[in-house]
Amino acid sequence: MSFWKRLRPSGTRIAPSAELVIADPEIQRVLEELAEQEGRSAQQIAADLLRYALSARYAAQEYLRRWQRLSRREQQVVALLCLGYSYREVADQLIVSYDTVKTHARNALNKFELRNLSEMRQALADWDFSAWQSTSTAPQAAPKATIDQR
Amino acid sequence: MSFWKRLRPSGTRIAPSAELVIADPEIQRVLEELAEQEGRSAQQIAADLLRYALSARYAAQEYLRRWQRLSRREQQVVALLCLGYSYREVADQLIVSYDTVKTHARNALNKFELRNLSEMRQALADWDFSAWQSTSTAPQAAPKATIDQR
DNA sequence: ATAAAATCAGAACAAAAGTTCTGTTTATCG
DNA sequence: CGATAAACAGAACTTTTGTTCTGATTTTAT
Repeated sequence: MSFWKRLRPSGTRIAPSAELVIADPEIQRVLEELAEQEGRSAQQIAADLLRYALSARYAAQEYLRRWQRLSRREQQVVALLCLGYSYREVADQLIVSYDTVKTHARNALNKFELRNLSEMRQALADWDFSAWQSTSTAPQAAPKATIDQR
Repeated sequence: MSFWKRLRPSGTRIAPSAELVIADPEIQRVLEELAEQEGRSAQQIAADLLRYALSARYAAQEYLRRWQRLSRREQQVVALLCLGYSYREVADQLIVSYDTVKTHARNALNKFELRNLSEMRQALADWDFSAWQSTSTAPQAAPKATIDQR
């Protein structure tokens, strides 16, 4: 995978300074249970999960860069759409016309290089846009990527 | 989070048998780099990533249960839809009518308790349905949940 | 063996999303 | 100060999805 290579440019090898120990007892316990259920070692499971999380994190990075290039209005529209609202509902919330929302969405999709809302919602599936929801009081913790309202 | 509680029912405390060490040098190196970039310890980052992956894994479980209750045809339709195909394209691939695909999709959505395609694609965003793609030769590795064709 | 339930299939119509335009207004840069 | 680009707004039209039906054909359980 190019992912690994990308994070380690050519000769900049870094010698692991120490053994990587997962000290959190909560995580340790959950992993032990999974290990028992699956008949694999906790180490093996942890490695798989870390690989998954790292690749998810990497995948999110490119979209994060593109997100920065959206205009304020486009970000707002994208956030609400990713929260599950329809064009009509977004239009009502932002007090602009239905067609305008679609224009912003289209421009945002172009900047993301995505083809439709479904793709976008899929790509940004675990970004936390709750801070963009006018009704929400306090933003919740984000699992992968939190998108600030700046 | 109820996630942690759910995985450890009441008194079934399991004493961690040994220290949980991440031995994979590849992962170790990437984590070290991230640690340097972010100014946090690799241990801390690994713990965060593991928490993320575990909660994603847990979230996938309920949908996995519901997936089992879909009929073969429904699974096939869902898989192709999640691969990004439209109703029309799925109909062409499965050689059934466009309307029939929509019926199967509707029934599947009901069983998933989801409201529309976008929600479904979002919910199953990192399931690997490549094995369902007739054109694919060999299934690829799945990051979170692999859905076999059985 | 047969009643009930699930699956598979589709029609008709309504709603939402997608596409391609055309304009204004606001920043930005030389 | 213009010129140019970006942002914002929307109309008209096409395609895709969503909803609500109806009705065959299996399975499944009693």
